[in-house]
Amino acid sequence: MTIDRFKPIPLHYQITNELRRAIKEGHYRVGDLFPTDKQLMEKYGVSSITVRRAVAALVDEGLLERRPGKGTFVKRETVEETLGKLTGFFEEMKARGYEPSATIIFTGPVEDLAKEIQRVPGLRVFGDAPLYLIEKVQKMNGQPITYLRSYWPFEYGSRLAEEDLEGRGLYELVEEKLGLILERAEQTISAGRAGKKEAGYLQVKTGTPLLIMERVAYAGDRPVELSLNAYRADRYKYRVVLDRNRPRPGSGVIVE
Amino acid sequence: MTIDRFKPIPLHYQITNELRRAIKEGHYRVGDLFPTDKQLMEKYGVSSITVRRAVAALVDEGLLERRPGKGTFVKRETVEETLGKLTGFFEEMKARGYEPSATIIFTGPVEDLAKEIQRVPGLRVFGDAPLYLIEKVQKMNGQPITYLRSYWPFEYGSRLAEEDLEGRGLYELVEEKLGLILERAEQTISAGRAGKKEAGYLQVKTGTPLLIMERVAYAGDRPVELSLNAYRADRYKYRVVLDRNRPRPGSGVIVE
DNA sequence: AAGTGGTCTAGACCACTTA
DNA sequence: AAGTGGTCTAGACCACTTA
Repeated sequence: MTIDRFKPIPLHYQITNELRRAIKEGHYRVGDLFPTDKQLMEKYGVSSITVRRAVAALVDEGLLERRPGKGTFVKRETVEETLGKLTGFFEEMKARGYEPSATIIFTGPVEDLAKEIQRVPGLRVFGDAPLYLIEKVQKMNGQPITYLRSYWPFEYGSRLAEEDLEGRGLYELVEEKLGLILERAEQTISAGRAGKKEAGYLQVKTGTPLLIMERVAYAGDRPVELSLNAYRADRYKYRVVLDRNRPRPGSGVIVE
Repeated sequence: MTIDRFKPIPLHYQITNELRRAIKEGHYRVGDLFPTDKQLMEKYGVSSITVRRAVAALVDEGLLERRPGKGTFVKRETVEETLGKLTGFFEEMKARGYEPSATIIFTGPVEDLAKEIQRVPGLRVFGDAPLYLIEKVQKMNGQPITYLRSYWPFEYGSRLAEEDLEGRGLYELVEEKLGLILERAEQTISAGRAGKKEAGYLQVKTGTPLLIMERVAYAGDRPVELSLNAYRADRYKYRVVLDRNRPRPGSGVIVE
């Protein structure tokens, strides 16, 4: 459970993971003084540079903050930081202090896979495995924000459908009930207009411009969800920060 | 010019900047073996850990790549990396191997600032300084992709307007002619539909959905450009990668 | 066998903060 | 004066690559 000097995993890396776990489990409160470098050196029996490296990784992730002369502190993650990470709609709304909810429209297996792939070419990432569709409208303080079509491998999707999808976020349930950890996602942002169906769900006029996001979420290297989100563009925008030297994940894509 | 042990700037930081400059100036070719850690230790008269730290920063920026047992190499930046950074349309298209061009629609001072701010509230970042507008259509291989309205403080804008804005990118010209370095930008992505004017410039029907980006670019802490881009959503999408642990700059924004 | 980058130690000195 | 994190040294051992 703790640090093993004979594992072929670098000590600084083992310590980073150990400390991250402790923070996430709530062993330290936000704003608390974190153990000093010296205490960590003694606790793990390693040198100062190894501790520094382990702690630096968590500073980078936004979990800790160092103040020279004062100490290391557990940081309150800013809304910015929370949202730059891979999060679901429910987490995102809660982080902003809004009340998320959802209305289920449909849950069930995808009957005609070939036809569905024609409409949503991105579904190819799943190969020819059977799929399960969860379709819902997500709301903020009772106002519809986005119409979501979320495709999962059949087993995952059908198990999710048994849960409280109107009161809880998909991604929370995935972790809690399926034990999957979504590590990474790729997201494409585009624009479209509301058809009759979308217009009804989102309470806008037909033809209203919508912000369209297609997201593929991965657990390890395996794709586990493809979702299509249609956001009301009058209520939701997407923000990106760009840096001259540091490569960032956002970029335009030419549609061939 | 080189490293100064008596400056209050950390050695690793001085070395990082020195090496970055050398790479950018083309002292090493892509794929070339970069000096080994040992050579750098001797050259700068510092210890291994200081060299490692300096080199690690450039690995992080995507300029170098380390292969244990082999050496450090100058990396060809991938299209992904180039585009995650703050780049203009011309650089972006060139990085993808397309031929960018532009048609100027209008250049001139903003006459009625108060009125313009009412239409584009983002312009408030400039306070009440006089502004200059550059309006153009940007093309890829001759095809219109985006209609751009780019606002600059008067002096910068008027100087840019004297340059070859149809054959070169704004951001290149800014660096070359104005000596400004754009370090950071904040960008908001939304959806809209083509009015008569946009429809004409982009050769689409009125009402076609467009991807709308509003960007504020900064040199140091000073905002120097606010641009409004309307992209043809059938030809251009925006892509973002999200990570579970690492905060990334992309995030949704609720419109109040 | 010699060279590479990756990890790690045990310590030093520094500026800064707190008491 | 004692404690904090930030920087840096001089070296060791490791796995891996190349010859």
